[in-house]
Amino acid sequence: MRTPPHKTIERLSQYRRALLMVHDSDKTHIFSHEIAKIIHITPVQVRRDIMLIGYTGTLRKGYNVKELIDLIGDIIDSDTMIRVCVVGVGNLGRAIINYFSGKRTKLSIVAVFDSNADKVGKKYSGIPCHDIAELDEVIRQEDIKVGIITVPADQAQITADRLVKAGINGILNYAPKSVLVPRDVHLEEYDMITSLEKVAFYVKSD
Amino acid sequence: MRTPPHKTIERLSQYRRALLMVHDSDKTHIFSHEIAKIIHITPVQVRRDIMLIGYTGTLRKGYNVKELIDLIGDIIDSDTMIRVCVVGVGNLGRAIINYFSGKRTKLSIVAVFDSNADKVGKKYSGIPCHDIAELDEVIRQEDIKVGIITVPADQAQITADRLVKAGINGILNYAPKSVLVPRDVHLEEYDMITSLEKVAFYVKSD
DNA sequence: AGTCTTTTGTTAATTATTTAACAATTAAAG
DNA sequence: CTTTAATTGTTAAATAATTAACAAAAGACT
Repeated sequence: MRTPPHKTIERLSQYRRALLMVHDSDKTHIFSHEIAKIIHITPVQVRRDIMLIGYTGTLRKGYNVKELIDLIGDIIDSDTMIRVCVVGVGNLGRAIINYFSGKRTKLSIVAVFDSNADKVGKKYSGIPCHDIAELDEVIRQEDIKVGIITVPADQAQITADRLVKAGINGILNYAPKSVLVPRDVHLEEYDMITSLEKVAFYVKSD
Repeated sequence: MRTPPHKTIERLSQYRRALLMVHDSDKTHIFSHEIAKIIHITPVQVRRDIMLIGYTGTLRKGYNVKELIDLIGDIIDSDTMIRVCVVGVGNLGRAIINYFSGKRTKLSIVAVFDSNADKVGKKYSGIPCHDIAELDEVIRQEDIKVGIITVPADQAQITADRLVKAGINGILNYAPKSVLVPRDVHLEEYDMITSLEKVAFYVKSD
């Protein structure tokens, strides 16, 4: 199968989130229009995405929830566990640590870092906090492949540099400042202010 | 001018963030390829976006930073202040409150809500925390138009319902569960796990 | 058994977004 | 003063993503 378009990858993750929820109820099957409603997209889009990953549902019964969850896992999850660290144990860092813990079987936050001596040595949601000075060492020892940056803006670039130097392959940057990384490191950035400004824009132009 | 495409709106916000930073230094002008590098896009895209909003730079000198900042403001900002509230004063809520305070001239977080009695009555970054029971009343009194949801997943929908009922026009939902709102309420949702799964996906397929 | 309705799967059409191409122009260099 | 290099603005082309259209099948209803 050709690897699906970027947008489809994104939606697969959303589909799974939704499916995991309905799976907790007693529903075994779900229609494309039901998934669509949850994600706020059209049923056609759902069917098209599902077609792209080579799954077929049952006419007039819809898609088997468990099967679809598993297939999405086969596509977007790694075979092996991907080990992740969070740099910066401020409010946002803690929110992420908390939120993720145990949520996915193939992703695991195994270390967090901070420069604040009061935080070093403590555990956050069971994950040990190291001094940022040990970043390189811990990342190698723990075989960490992805780093999440939640430090203040003025430390974003230096943090990214350190992560790259330590051999990380992917970075998710939440600091309100873009960072530069080599082309072989996958970078994802998110700025909350952009989202809020977008909402504000579309609200005002009503 | 026709309103710019969605993606352009998003990038305008990013351009401004970048421009505000270079404006703090002594640079008065900036080239399209300089902006492009910061945002990780191509110079052509930058020029095209700037063309769409009707601004013109100077050949071989680039764009006037201050003028461009102002023009982007004219387009994406509201004429009047847009008043915003945050529902849920957990780690994520506090991260947002902290991060936003005073960052933009036309957006202001004026109230936060929580159900925890220990938090009600306190101030967070100078913003008073109200009991969630007073949500409707405060939103009307304070003329709040946008709500940010940072409550746990199981309270996301009921929070959205309350916000809608109180007359809000836009919602930014950070709870890890989609909510349903009437079509006239602009909804933006963001789930951190989708971003992390995307990074993991592109990391593994290297 | 036959008809109607619903729902999937898929191809084709449409729309949105990005990238390429390049003329025009300005500053710098020689 | 002439040439070269750099940079914008814009139209055209290419690519990506979404939506429409509809045949096929399966269950529901009579």
